[in-house]
Amino acid sequence: MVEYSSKLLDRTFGALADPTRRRILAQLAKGDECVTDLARPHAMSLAAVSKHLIVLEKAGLVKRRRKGRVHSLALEAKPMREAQAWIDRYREFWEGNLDQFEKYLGKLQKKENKHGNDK
Amino acid sequence: MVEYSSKLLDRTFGALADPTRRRILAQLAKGDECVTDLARPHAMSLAAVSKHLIVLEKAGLVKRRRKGRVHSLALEAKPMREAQAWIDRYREFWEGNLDQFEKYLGKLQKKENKHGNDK
DNA sequence: ACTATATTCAACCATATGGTTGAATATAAA
DNA sequence: TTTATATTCAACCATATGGTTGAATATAGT
Repeated sequence: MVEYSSKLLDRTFGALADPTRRRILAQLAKGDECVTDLARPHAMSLAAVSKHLIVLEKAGLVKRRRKGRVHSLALEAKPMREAQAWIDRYREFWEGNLDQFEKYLGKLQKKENKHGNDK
Repeated sequence: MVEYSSKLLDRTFGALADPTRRRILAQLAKGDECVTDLARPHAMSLAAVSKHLIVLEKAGLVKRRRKGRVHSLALEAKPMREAQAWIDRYREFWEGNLDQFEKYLGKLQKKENKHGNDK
C-alpha cells in the first residue's frame, strides 16, 4: 500500500525542483558519500550544500549516518517511489485508463483533507 | 529522444510541489475546464487559483485556449513525461541497472552544463 | 594540549512563493 | 449602451528559498 501524504509529496517534489539537489541524488546513486565529497563538484559553499542535504533529508530522500565527524549520506527509496506512483497513476488515468485513477484520486483527496496537511 | 532541460525539470517538479496545483491537474485529468470552474472547489480567491494556473502554464503542464472571455485549460503531456523519465531512470539505476543510468547521467550533466541553465 | 578537519549554526541578503484585496480589461448579455 | 461575468493585474504582506560569510562544535591527528 502506497501512502499518500500531501506534505511528503510537497517536500519530495520540492526537493526535486532544484538542479543541485538532483545532482546530489545522482552522485549518491553511485554510492554513499560524505558532505565534503558531495560538495566538491558544486560551485557553491559547503554550507550551501549542507542546506541542500537538509532539504533532501526532510523529504526523506536521503538518510544520514554519522561516523565520527564524517556524515555519510545514503539514498532512501520510499519518497521517490511515492512521487513516481503519483505521476504514474496520473498518467495512466489521463492517457486512457480512466477508472483506476478516478478511484485513486478519490482516496488521495480524502487523505489530504482528512489529515488537514494541505500546505 | 527525451529532452533534458534543467529549467523545465525545475519548473515541472516545482509545479508538482504544491497540493493545490496537484489537485488542479487532477481536476483537468477528468476533462478541460475554465478558470472559474477550476477555482470553485478551492478555499482561496480566484486570483490565487489564476496564479497557480500561470505556474502550471509556465511549466508547460497545461495549455490555455481562450474562447471569448472564458479560458479553457487542458493538460499537456510532455513535461510530465520528462519528470517521469527522470525518476524512472534514477530508480532503474539506483535499484540495480547501473550501466544505463550512468550513461544517462553523463548526458544529463553535459546538457545541464552546456546550456548553463543551472538555476 | 594543540592543530586541523568535518560539519553545522547564525545572521544576513536578495528574490521567490502563495496568499490577499481592489481596480482594470475584455467579452457577453440585457 | 448599460450591466454583468470572466479573468488578470497591481500593490501589498508574510514566509520560504538559496545563497553568502564568520563563528561554533565535534572529532581526529600530532
